[in-house]
Amino acid sequence: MSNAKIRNMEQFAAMSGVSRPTVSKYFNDPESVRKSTRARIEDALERYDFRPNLYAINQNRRLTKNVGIVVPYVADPFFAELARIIERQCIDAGFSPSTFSSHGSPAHEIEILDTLRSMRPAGVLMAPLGRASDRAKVAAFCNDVPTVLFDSNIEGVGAAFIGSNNFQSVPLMVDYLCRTGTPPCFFEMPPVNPNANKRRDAYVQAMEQLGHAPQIVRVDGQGWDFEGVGYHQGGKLLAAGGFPSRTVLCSNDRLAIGLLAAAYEIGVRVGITPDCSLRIAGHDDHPFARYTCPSLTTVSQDYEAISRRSVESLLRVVDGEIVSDSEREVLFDGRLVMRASA
Amino acid sequence: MSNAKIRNMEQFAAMSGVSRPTVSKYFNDPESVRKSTRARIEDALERYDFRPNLYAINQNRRLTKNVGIVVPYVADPFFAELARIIERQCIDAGFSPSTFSSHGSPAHEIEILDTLRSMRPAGVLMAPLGRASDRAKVAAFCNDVPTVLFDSNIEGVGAAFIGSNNFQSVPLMVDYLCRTGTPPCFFEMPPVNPNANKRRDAYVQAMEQLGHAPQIVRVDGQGWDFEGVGYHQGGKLLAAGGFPSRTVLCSNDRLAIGLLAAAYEIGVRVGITPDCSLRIAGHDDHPFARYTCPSLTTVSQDYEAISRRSVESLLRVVDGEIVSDSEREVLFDGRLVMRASA
DNA sequence: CAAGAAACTTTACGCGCGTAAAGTATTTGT
DNA sequence: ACAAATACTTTACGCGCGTAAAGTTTCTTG
Repeated sequence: MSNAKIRNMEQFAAMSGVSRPTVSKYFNDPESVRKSTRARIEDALERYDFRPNLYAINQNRRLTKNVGIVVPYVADPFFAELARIIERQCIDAGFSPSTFSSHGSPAHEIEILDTLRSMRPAGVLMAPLGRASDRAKVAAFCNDVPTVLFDSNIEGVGAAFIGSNNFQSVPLMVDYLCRTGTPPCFFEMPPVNPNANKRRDAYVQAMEQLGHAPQIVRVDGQGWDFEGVGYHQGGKLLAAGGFPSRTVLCSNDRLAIGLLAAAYEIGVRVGITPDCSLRIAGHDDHPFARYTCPSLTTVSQDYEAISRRSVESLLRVVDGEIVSDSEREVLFDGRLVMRASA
Repeated sequence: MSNAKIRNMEQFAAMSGVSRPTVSKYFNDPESVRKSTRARIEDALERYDFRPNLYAINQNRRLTKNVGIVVPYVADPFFAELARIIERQCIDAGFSPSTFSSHGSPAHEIEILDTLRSMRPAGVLMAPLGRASDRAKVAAFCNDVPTVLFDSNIEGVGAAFIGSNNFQSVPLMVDYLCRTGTPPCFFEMPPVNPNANKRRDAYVQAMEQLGHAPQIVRVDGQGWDFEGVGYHQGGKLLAAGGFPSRTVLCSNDRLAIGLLAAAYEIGVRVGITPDCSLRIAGHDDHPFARYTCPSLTTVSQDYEAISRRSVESLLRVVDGEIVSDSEREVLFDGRLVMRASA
């Protein structure tokens, strides 16, 4: 590796004995130049490390190779994991992903979209905040930039939506819980996104189908501190004997994690074994669900499938393909994960 | 808001009745233009939404307003939280942060630095992987780009290091544990970063100072799946009665979370109360430490102080200030968080 | 109200690369 | 071996903005 610093593509082209436009072509697609030429360029690349100026590249390209990824809350390992997988898929497809977190704030979500707009990305993968999102502004953005929504849908917005099928996963869990013990009540907080609502509706449907009376327990709480709400509000209810059933289905794992902690402290034994007085189930298969006490019975979302399909859809939209109606909304089934809590 | 789309600063300047260079000046610092001029520009900004082209801006500026943030593993809520706070601080200071996660891979860490280099950032805040990091390449990067390390140090690399004072926090915990029960053994896995090593050394020192024999329990395991190692390896040890003390100090909270789960399943009662046979303590005050069963006694790192000081240091370096020797390494004290597990 | 300072306008250049057109060299197929 | 196809070189322009210099207007101060 020579120490001589290369300042631009012009100089690098000179060193590799190839013209600048050809070098430019190489960087846009190494396969597009003759093998012998490629060899000369790659030879030079080993001698002088040179990377084309990021800003000069994107200034002139009609479409950048950037992809924006927006998640509502990256401190939630569920989204961190989803973002990680999506990032890798984008890189493999030759794009440069940038991940942003709305941190639970609709205003920040819009700011991110503004920032993204100025990055002129080829496309955007977005898990919106949901009900809190500024629908009009998000829709306007999706109108300008190819955008695929995932995890949480905003009806009629974006080129496609990829998520999990709550109307399959929740009944699956309800069925399991009814087969193995007392029919569950449904524990929820005011929904921050449509998933929570759908899960409640799916719960009600499933219970009625099985001939049981649905019982909803809703507690106060807002924002994204699900564990906190589960712990404090759930704890209050537990202490007052407030759950209408000995089986509690939580609208997501994080709520369940909080509730489990509360139950532990109060001394309520949770689990599926006969010596336990309460069963708790979650939804999502959160990365930590394996390590709760007791370990959390839940429904896993297919992270890999959701992220893979999201990226695929986006790339198709970017390539100008029309999304067929059947592809506009793709829902993946959940898988029952039987652990110790229910 | 008019529908007429503005294509560039030239057009926008025309609409606002101000010359382009003045508009440029405004965007670089709104305070640098006369109040009346500012009013005209901001008036136009309300009528036509215009944002200067990101790429054209950065192509010509000597120094961009970008700041890179690199963490070893963003799916770890500890780092997600740290990154979140740092991001906000950067934005408040007028910079554009971009966060990257090494996902535990040294190769990926270097790739990120390469990407960052091509972003020509004003500065970089980096929590390196630690021992696994490619020291030479990281050092070379820090030579070219103003970089402040945080959380985990690489001796002699970077303009400054901000972290927590393991030689205060660990003795604090050891002292507490000795006062309240059996002196602790130290539970660790092969260290992925220098913190783990320092904590072990600090543990040994503290124990000797108090006149106790230090007892290290090291288990196999690599990578960043701390909970998994704590659960599997810790569980094996528990089942075999392998811990030399009834009090276990884990080198971090995530290891403790895994160990707690294992103890729960085996039926070992963990806690500070007399009916318990094991005490477990952690280190970091991980966001989930509040919700373990029992809740985890730990030492909190001062997230806010660490991130604030990191950003301050970086901005000073970017401004060309010399870092005094006393500022080259800043360590914040930990705070004892007494919960139920020890 | 004059004079100096401050803020502005005009003009001009350059950043590094994408990209298109036209001409030259190399490869391919028969 | 020759024509056609392909890949390359040369030349040239433009993207949108930072930035500098020189000239003009507006503000400040006594």
